[in-house]
Amino acid sequence: MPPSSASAAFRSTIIEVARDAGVSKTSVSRYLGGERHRLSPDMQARIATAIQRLGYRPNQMARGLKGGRSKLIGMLVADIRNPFSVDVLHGVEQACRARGFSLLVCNTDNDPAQERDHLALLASYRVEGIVINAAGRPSAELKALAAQGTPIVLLDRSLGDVDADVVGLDNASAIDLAIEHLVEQGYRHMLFVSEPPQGASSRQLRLDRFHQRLAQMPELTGDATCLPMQRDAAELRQRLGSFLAGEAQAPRAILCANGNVTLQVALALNALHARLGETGLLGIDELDWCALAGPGITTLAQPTEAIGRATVESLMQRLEPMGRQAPPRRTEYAARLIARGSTQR
Amino acid sequence: MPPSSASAAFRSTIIEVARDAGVSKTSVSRYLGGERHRLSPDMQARIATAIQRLGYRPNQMARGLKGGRSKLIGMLVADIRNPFSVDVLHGVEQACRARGFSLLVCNTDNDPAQERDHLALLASYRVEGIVINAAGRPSAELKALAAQGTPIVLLDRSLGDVDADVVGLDNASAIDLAIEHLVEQGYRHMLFVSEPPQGASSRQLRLDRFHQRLAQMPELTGDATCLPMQRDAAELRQRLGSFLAGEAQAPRAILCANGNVTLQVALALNALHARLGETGLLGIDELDWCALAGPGITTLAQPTEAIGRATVESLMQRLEPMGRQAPPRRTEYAARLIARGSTQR
DNA sequence: TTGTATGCGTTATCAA
DNA sequence: TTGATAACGCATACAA
Repeated sequence: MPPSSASAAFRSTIIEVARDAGVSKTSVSRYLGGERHRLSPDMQARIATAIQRLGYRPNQMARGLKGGRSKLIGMLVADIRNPFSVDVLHGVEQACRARGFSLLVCNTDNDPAQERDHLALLASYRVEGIVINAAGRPSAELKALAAQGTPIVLLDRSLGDVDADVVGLDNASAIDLAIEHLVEQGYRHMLFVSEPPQGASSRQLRLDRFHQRLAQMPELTGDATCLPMQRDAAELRQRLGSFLAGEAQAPRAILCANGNVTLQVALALNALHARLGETGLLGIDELDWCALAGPGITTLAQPTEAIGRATVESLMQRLEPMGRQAPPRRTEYAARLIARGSTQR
Repeated sequence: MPPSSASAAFRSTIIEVARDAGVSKTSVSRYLGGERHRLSPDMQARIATAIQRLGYRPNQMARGLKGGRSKLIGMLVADIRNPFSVDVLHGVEQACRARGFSLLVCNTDNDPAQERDHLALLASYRVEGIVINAAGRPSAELKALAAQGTPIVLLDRSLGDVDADVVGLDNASAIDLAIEHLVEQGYRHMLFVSEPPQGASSRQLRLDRFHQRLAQMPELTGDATCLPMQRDAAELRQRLGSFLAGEAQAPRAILCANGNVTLQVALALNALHARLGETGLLGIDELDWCALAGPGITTLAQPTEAIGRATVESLMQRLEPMGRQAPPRRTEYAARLIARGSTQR
């Protein structure tokens, strides 16, 4: 009879199973460790029954303590409320599961302090590898982890000083694709809106590339602006208002650096009663409501699940003894254009 | 010098710190366990230096194994891609942090099999409590956990057979509020759209209440339909099409059981070229793009962060020896109406 | 104020 | 085919 009458959390141990089955704990351990073929059928049956009866679950703490293989992967997400992050997280989780690993997810809210704490937590649980969507500059904890040899894969954002694989979007090509589409559709005056880079390499890369391309194309004029979103939208609205009211004659378009920006810009344009299409709008990151806003918002979709899977792929290679020393590798994916009414004049 | 030359993940232990500092491991243990006041300043300094130098981190596995207090809370989320879930998760995480607990998040994708696996995982890590946004019927694992005395709090969805606190929306009142608003706005013929309840109590409660209210109000006519979303939208579009084309003369409105439904319905209405407002639309769950779709979509917002915090509150009480035996408690929050153009005729 | 010894639940190394 | 026993890293009762 199971100890269901216990009022405090109580769980049976391998010893109790052994006693209940009338065998040694070594045998029970073997049974659990995939060495059943070395046990007599009779013993197997007795152990199975005992495990069932006691509702026994091996204690991972003890397991991890002994062997060192925790079968755990840690993941740090900069912003769990960002749909892009969640989609990638989903891919990472699936891939981990498929490889027999469990994923410990930590949200850092783009806060370096939380990032440090969570990193310490993951380290203390002896995760075998870490996927990190970094917030800001690399912390001492991260460097220590890397120095100790814990495999690390950087997601979306690379980190100076840290020698690790990076998986993410081909940011330069994405910007090229966006500008190319906008030009094709006849827009000639562009505003790039981003959140402040603050060490997020993908943001910086997109911003840089925008400036670079603009300089290369004399037929275009444009500007870029970096504003913290989330805040009161007044500043953004004002900035967009002056862009729309500017003296330039050319058709105008706004390029949003990520999904969060796209949302805020769309809200601001809505408040300004701008007509999408007449004012071009293209956002990086596909969002599930993009078809709903006005004539639909044109986006550059990232292959989120693929990115997630590739991340785990990289990590798994580093887990192998041979993959350990390989030089850092970048894996970049192309964005896919989803054209909608917001870039249709 | 730190062992940064090690190629494999290597971490120092308390023994190495003790040796390096020239003290016993007990002293190091005390230093870490918040008993520094009992150590001589000199020894404190030596230990601190050694810890620093070796980059030492206590092994939580060993700690958990010894004391039993893992300082870990586990959370099962039925659908990590649902914004409502993520918002609540965010609240739960904050509250846990504030109490000195870390949160282990597991996504179950509404799949009972994954739920079982993750539950087993959490149990094996000896989490001190579990927050669960259940997928389907209670599994044997969950019952076992509950029977063993692990405090459990149910989020949004209650579970037959499981004696646990439940925190969530006051579903009946929410439906009442929705219907009341629609009636006030002049709508008389209503369609309630939901995903199949399949054991999700909140879905069932909303559906039941809708039927009940409709029966009480002779001036109203209406119907309810349960469809799996995510699928191809054809079925939903067809269902909505026939609702819109029905012979009833009265103004029509659609009531969506949750955010996911709202999205799919909005997409379908868009495809059908229905004009929002003329066709009323009200959705449970506030979404960040609701202001953007046509004239804006009216919603019933759930106090997500409050729900998250209350959940942890309940859990913490159960963690106390005295709170252990208290009878199960329900905590229900009222929804807040956010009126927009979609319910403006 | 400091140190020694024991045990947490498991796996691995022996020996039988 | 099976079992006794020694670690794993830490906290704690006990001793000094």
